[in-house]
Amino acid sequence: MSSKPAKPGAKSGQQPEKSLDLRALQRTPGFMLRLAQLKFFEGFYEEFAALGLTPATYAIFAVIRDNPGVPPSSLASLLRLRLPNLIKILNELESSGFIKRNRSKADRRAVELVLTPRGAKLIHDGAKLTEPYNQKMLAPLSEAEQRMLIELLNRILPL
Amino acid sequence: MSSKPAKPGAKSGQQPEKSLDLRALQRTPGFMLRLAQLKFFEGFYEEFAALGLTPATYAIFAVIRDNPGVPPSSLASLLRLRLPNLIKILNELESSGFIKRNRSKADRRAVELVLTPRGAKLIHDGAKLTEPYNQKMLAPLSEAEQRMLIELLNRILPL
DNA sequence: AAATAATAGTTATATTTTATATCTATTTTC
DNA sequence: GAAAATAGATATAAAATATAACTATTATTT
Repeated sequence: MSSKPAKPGAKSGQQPEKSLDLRALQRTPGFMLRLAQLKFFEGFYEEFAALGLTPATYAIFAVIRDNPGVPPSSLASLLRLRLPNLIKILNELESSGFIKRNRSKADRRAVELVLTPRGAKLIHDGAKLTEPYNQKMLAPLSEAEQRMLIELLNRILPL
Repeated sequence: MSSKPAKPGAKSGQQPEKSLDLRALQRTPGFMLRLAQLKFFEGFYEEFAALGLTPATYAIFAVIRDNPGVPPSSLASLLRLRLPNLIKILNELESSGFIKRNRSKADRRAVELVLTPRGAKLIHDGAKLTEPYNQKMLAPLSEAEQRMLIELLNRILPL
């Protein structure tokens, strides 16, 4: 919804620092991963701002969509969030009518999370923005390279 | 390459995340990048705890080492830190005797950052841990794949 | 050359994010 | 059936990050 400001350079924009020797950091995967993540998150906020989705809520919706009834504790450990912090988000999502908490019949301590129709529509709309967004973030890479990147990331992660 | 996670709704909660369908997130680069970054940072803190280095201070030391006289503003924009937050770190590093601030002769507003001998030794010691640390983090990848990952990250970043 | 604006660095503070400690209700173990 | 354990939730603390405002110097305007 926002147009691009035409003037570069004045603020802390992304003007590459040309004259510095950054080769050490460029060969440091942890540093490059951090920069990449920042880039993706900033881009995400721009792209999904209209829907009100954040990286966290997008992931939450996607997991509940594909795993209806998933409990908060699983969701938290999967997304690497502390349970209390996730609970806060779930409270907002429920009071906004996007998700519903059902008490498990089998174990009444447990909660089963499901999407409401409204939540299902939101993640469905969000999913339509996903392809162009990823394409934009990964623009410098060919299709094969994009698949390669994803595969390499999956290989180093214990998911 | 695409194996198939079984099914969503297994009730008996003995394996937290294993029975979940996470394919959507696994194909989401932004999410995988976040997980990867968390993994690298956690591993970093373990590996470099003895030296007292954090990912941020490691990067700061490396840049000053390779670019003596670099000003705080360049450092901040490069590391994607806000200047006031960087200043706080620089204050600690200087009062601990790892760096020194020199006023520029040409422009006396400007500060030129340099390592003290003690700072140089610290990053030198840190650099010796870097290879084994990266190797551990990237263990599931071959040498060629590790180089490929770094190259792909560099290509998508405007550094 | 004096006034004005702009820049680099810094300090102080607010906001946001993330982690810890505690509580209730249930279930499990002994 | 008492004690321990579990799932979720609330309250709060700590840490990370962002904004506002100040000083000193340099650049620009007139």
